[in-house]
Amino acid sequence: MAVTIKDVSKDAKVSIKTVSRVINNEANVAEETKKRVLLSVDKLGFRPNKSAQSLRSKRSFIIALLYDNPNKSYLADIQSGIFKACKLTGYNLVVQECDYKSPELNDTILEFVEDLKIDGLILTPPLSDMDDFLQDLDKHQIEHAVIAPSTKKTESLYVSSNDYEAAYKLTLEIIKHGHKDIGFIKGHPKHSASNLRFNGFIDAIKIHGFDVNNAWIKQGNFSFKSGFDAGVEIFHSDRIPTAIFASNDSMAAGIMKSAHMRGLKIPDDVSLAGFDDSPIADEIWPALTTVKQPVEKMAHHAAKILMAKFNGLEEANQSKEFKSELIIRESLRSL
Amino acid sequence: MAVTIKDVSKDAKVSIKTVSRVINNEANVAEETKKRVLLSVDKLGFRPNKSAQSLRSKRSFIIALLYDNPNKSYLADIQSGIFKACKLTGYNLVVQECDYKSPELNDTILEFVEDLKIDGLILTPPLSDMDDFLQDLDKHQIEHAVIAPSTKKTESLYVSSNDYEAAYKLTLEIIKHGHKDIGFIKGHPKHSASNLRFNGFIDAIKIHGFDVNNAWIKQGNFSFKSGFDAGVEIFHSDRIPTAIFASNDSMAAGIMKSAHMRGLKIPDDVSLAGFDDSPIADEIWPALTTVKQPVEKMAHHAAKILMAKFNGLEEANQSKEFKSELIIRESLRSL
DNA sequence: ATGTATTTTGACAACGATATCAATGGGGTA
DNA sequence: TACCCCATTGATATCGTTGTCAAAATACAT
Repeated sequence: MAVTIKDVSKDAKVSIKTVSRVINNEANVAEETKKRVLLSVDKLGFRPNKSAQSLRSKRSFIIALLYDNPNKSYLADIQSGIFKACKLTGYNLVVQECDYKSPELNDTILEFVEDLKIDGLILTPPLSDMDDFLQDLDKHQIEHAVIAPSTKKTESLYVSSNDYEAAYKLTLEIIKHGHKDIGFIKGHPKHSASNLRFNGFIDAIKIHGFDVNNAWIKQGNFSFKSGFDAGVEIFHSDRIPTAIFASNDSMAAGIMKSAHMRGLKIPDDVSLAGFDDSPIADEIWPALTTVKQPVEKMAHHAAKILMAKFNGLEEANQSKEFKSELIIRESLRSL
Repeated sequence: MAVTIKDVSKDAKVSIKTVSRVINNEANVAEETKKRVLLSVDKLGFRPNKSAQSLRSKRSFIIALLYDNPNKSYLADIQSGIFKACKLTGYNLVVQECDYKSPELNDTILEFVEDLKIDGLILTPPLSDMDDFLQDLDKHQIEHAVIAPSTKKTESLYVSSNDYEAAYKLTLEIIKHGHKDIGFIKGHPKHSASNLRFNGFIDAIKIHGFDVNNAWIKQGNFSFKSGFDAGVEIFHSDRIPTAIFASNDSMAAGIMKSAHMRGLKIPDDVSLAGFDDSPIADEIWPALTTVKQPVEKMAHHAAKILMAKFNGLEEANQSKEFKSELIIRESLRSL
């Protein structure tokens, strides 16, 4: 049988309540008693029964990751970052795929949280921007941290990256390489990053007084196929840009493929830039110029501050914006 | 406050125990009482408290996915398949990253299972082949299903794919295209699939009486980089093969890149085939000839039979081998 | 009508922790 | 010395289920 508090209390010759105090790090336990208890805990290999703790205290030491149909490598990175943070604190991680379009989303998640006594949630785009959902969480006092929200309306903890600034800088870099005719492929309309990246691009273009040719601005949705389709359209028009900036690497890869199929060479005929530094960026040829975001670190931080918050620790409320890094590779050439 | 069994029992004018019987679908409840109870459950919106259930009955309605450093898209597919199965049965899914080389692996997992009262585990390669770990699970009576084990020594539930057969067929297809000089890049030595795929390749080569040139057989580890390195070596030798079969798509992409950098054209100078039909297969150019495995379906099935098993359902013990599908794309040409 | 087997039901203990609140004891103050 | 205060400790109730076991109701055979 498993070791219980009772066993420990007998061994240490104290009441079970005192043992409970010690393992929960409560105040007002004499230093000596504490030592004695910890000794017994160690000696007997006691680990508290989580179900019992959960039943009585309504916390589970579980946090949940909510996501909807993300890029696979993005998800893996996020999850890994969160998991590592959990490992450090002894929390566990449950995952929940959602449909952000479902009218029952809110109810489903509320039930889920209530049933499992989930201590906190971590949301990824596009859930990060669903304001009514976030408000519902606030209303029900469900702790949560959001990854990459576009606005910071709610009280939510968050981590974000400087998408606007990075897109601005990357665009400047493209311009510095001598390009004036630049196309842009927008991301998924519901993802916060899409607008930030687009605005960064536009502002950099405008500050140089260049024209924005609307035929070269295409709506994508972050998928390879949407990039491919955009590429096909652009490359079939009478005049093609000298460079294209796609809001993420998958779409850039799509464009690259459409270029190859059209007999256009990258970067000789068209320069190309992506965003995210996903694995594919370095696995296609030529390798993509892109922006690297510390996704795993961001997720790690999100989990850390979330757990710090409901443990009443100092580090809580340390929402943070992470810096991205420009990565120049072969797909961008100087004119 | 939440609705409890007690509330339901009052409303339905039966004892608490009878309500418990109904919600657990136990035998020996009169049809009429059952109806009345269900009506009250519905009316009050009763959902059992999982912590209490778990405390008393030592099950959690949670299963766990164990993985170690897998390909990201593979992980996402597996996870998605499992999640969907969980959704159907009302189970929840927690994820656990492991280090298969860690000497504490067994203890860590046993503690994890015991603490959370995990009902069952799903293992992915290379954990699927760690016999002593599997035996430990058996010994502790921890239910589990393994994905893609190489041998079926233990009693474990499993799902697998016909890696050997698929590799054999793909090799035949390459041969049918007129190739005799064929290179092969092996996968991660600890992954079961590696040997199966290699054996399929070798046997198909031998049955045609072709030579195996050991200079063209390289050890990889399923990573892009290992494929790239293998490609560099092969393309720098005096004689290069007319086709290369890489045990997975990432490595094939690595080879493709090394070919491009060496000025070799695919498929004009070298034909190429991969395995897995991961997203990259269709996103690089030219697109990869490969083998598609129904990874998500496999994972779904694994989760399904696992849950069926500890619920004592008929469908349990339906371990299954899934068929893969040859996908011929541009990277393979006829000589 | 009686006795027996079977189905249906309920009272109460138990799971293993935390919460409440009162008891204990040592130190300081008047 | 008497009194109070506060830190420390413990007895007991409690969380919301399921398990045990016996009682009650019903069916069946004689």
